[in-house]
Amino acid sequence: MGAQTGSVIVRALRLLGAFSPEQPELTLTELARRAGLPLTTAHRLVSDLASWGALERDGDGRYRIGLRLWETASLAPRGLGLRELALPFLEDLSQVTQENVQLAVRDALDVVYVERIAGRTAIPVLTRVGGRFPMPPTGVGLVLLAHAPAEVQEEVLAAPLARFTDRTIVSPRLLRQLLAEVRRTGVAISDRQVTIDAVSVAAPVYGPAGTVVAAISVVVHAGDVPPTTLVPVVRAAARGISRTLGTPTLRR
Amino acid sequence: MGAQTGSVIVRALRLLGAFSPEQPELTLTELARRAGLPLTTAHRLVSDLASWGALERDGDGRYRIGLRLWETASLAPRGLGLRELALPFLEDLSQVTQENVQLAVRDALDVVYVERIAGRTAIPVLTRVGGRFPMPPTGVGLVLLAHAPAEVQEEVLAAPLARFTDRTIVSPRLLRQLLAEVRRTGVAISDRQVTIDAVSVAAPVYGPAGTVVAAISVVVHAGDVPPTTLVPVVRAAARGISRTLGTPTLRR
DNA sequence: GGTGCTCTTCCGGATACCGGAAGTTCGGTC
DNA sequence: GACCGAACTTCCGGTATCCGGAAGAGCACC
Repeated sequence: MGAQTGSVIVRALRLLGAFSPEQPELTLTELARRAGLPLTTAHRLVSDLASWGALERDGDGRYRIGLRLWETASLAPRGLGLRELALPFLEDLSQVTQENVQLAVRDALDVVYVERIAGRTAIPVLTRVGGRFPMPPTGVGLVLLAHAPAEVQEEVLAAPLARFTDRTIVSPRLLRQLLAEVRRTGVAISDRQVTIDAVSVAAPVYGPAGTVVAAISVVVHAGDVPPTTLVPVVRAAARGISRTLGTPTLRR
Repeated sequence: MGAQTGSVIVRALRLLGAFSPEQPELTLTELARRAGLPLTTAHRLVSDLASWGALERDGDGRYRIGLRLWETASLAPRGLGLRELALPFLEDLSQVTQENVQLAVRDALDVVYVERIAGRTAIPVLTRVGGRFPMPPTGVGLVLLAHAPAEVQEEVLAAPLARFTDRTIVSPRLLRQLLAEVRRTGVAISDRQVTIDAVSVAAPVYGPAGTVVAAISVVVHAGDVPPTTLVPVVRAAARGISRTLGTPTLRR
């Protein structure tokens, strides 16, 4: 009944996973339904989670993610840790371009946005810090996919590619070519593939092991400036972050 | 043996709590020791946590907080949620003053910093996003303590007050007076109580229920400007955030 | 090839987890 | 103000599943 019962821990984590940006506060009943658990079971697990501070209880009895969990999770090297190191470079990039700047990492088959700085005059974008998005159509996603393990690439290429605009690349063959070009040139340009008015220019960030661990991008209004003019500054910022992370080949 | 056992979930959460800013990556053995669990037990629980993405495994076998947990925790209303709403006001404050700006909430008997913007010319401060600090000596802490439930205040006043500088208030009687003044004036000024060269000016942020849910502060070098000149701008920013949160008395 | 360390697998035993049933609280309705 | 339904909380016997010692695998260093 409900969902296949995992171990207690997995069940508890499913409860945490029941929260979403649209519904950051849930009642016990909603929580139980979303996690596919009997109400009584959910009640017991939720009590445990709340006693530690992973969940908090609102005045009107609803539950929400607790500060303690946020605090602990802020130690994630690929989350806040990465953000802290990259922030100065991102801010410089934001100052120089006056556009939206983004920092993202790959998790499974998605892009996860770690930081986003909204430019003064910049166009609104769909992304949210902590949010997910498919890799293929985004600038940062192209960079991350191009440098992902072969099996990840194959899995993405095997599935149907979601279409967002009439310029979204949906042909696996074209995407494969594009990825090869991204590897060759060291930058990715997504031209109106997500929304019809946005172009993004992205570059890879390297970690201490010399592998690509993140990507940054600048998102501009289509037609404002030739995207290629942004390549040097994006690349420079990415190199700066890589150096701060301790990339071996950049050290000196 | 080790620590009092507790339920499985609490044990698993203790494993997450074993990470610290100084040690964001731990081996299985370190994790087990810190959480006070037998190695075998830790091994099993950690596997469950990792399978969901709450923990990730490094190349060399160490564990760290996983991106999935960070992503989920970013839904905490008192964490990233609050930060997102407050950020524009904090940035304005930072632009105007060119000093360090901080946003914090109370958790149990501590201040937890939710955001910190470093000013261009500002002095370095001890705080870190996601970090904890005792309430009494800090500006934000004074605000939060002054508006905390009576039992929280009593608990803080009953314990010995930690001394940081020779201006740190360690007398419960003086602190009590100061808290009353904070409630009366609506702002708190911590004058060289944390470090000998820093003064902070703080104001309360109100939530939808009309209670104090957070505090913001500006930290300046002692002697640079009279702290009182900063009061209006800090208060204005705090009111702006309160309004965005939907404080009833400010609505219009 | 011995020694010490960390990590992983195995498995019998009992503990603490499970979840239906019943009780409580709360708010809305006639 | 009594009734009703929904959401939450407590209770408790049966047993699934969690526990953790023991043993073994992998690795680095002497």
